[in-house]
Amino acid sequence: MAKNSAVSMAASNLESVSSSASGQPAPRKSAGPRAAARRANEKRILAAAEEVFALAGFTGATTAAIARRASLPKANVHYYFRTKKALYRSLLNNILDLWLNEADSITEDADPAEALSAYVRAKVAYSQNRPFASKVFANEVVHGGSQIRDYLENQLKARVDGKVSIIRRWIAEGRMSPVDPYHLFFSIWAATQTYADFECQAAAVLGKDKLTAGDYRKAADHVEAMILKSCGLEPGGAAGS
Amino acid sequence: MAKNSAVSMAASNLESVSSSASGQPAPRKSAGPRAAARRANEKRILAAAEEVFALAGFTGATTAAIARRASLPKANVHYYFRTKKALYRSLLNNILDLWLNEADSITEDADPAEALSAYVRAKVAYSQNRPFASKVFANEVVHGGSQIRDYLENQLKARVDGKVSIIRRWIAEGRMSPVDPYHLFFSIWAATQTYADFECQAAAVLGKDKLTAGDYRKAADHVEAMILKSCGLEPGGAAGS
DNA sequence: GTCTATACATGGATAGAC
DNA sequence: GTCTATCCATGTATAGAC
Repeated sequence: MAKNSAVSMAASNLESVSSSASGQPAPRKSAGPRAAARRANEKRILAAAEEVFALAGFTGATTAAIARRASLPKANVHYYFRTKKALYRSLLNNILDLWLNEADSITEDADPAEALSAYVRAKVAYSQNRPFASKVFANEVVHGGSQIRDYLENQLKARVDGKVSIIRRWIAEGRMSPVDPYHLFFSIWAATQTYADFECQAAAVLGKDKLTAGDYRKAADHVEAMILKSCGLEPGGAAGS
Repeated sequence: MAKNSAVSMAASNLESVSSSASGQPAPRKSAGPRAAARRANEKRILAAAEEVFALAGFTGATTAAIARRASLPKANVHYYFRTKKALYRSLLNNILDLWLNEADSITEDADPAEALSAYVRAKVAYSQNRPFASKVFANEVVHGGSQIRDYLENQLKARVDGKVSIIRRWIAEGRMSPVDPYHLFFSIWAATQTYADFECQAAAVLGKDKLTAGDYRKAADHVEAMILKSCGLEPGGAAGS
């Protein structure tokens, strides 16, 4: 099936990030009523795609379903994003940008407890507010991440390595217990994202249809406490043993 | 609109769980050389399917790919499992059985630290030894779990509720710190399964192709320590505050 | 029971009218 | 830029010879 899959086109970094991330008609620069309409339509399609890809995965999602969800004829979707894969990759790029900036609270001179607490809470909030984005990312990674290999190995690794250095310094300075910083991140990601990616399982076990705002509050409290304790930190911001 | 997209196929509950869970030819009972060959072939197909479904998801997996991986002609796969969905559901049933029995170490009279430690280690070992099974399950849940709703809401919930009662008692008896038992399980599942489901992300961040035995050892140590600390427990088995 | 050839449906992508 | 009609590849499932 895969033929020359995906990874191949990893190189072609399309126009970096934001704006009109896909098509080829590429109008002048970015202003004007036409460009505005284009951006609006792209946004609509991307929002629809986020939901459909999250629910059905890449192959399970159909352009027809995405078009329907965006209230557009199927051909329009192909007009703005020439192929299904191009649309998928645009969507992934948007999602990865969100991912990268979530750990901003972890800085050299921050208080460890406050920084980790803020990070955990931001991640839980993300699971609550952008469950579809989280699921698209999860789906991609579970299936081997061929479309985001470059991102994982370079941008994400670099970002995480930076945060790991900070945590190592905190440990060296005795501001928190010695824990493996990489695995600490793996645990934070897993424990927080599970409320988006595995929501239906958590909800079923709790005997409800879907998680409530109260559940997310409890989730944030629980994960925060777990992470802080595992680092020998107290919620207030003081360092323990 | 949204005719009966993917999600709809939840209703058809097939034969409950165990044995040869699929075909319709259904020979006599279970003995004889024919039956043995049948079981062997079914096993081969299921093993191949586990890998293919894990890598590509339900819709992304093709019967041709499964047949190829099992070194059988495509028609044989359909002979043993009439439809792709029947094969998928058989596979899921096998996987769910594994899932249910993993928490066996958590019993009324066990030592909390030892019981939780054993559970965490069993889960990490499962991620290491059966990554494809874990991914198939993860994929199903991420996509809404329509094929396993009944399992999640009944069997799994009942099993977890039982374990939750035990943990509540441990807390009441002062044998561990007060934590929300449900969220404790969510964290354990997430933090351990991430080493199978999100392996490629962890590997990329660690700068390698795939996780090594040493990584899994570190992972188990890390998650064990985190869970025990979050419950106010010491690795040895003694209870802390 | 095994396998080759094939029927039939779905879905990605495009042509070409508006 | 928008949309309808259509092309064509892929993939599930089966018929029917061995």
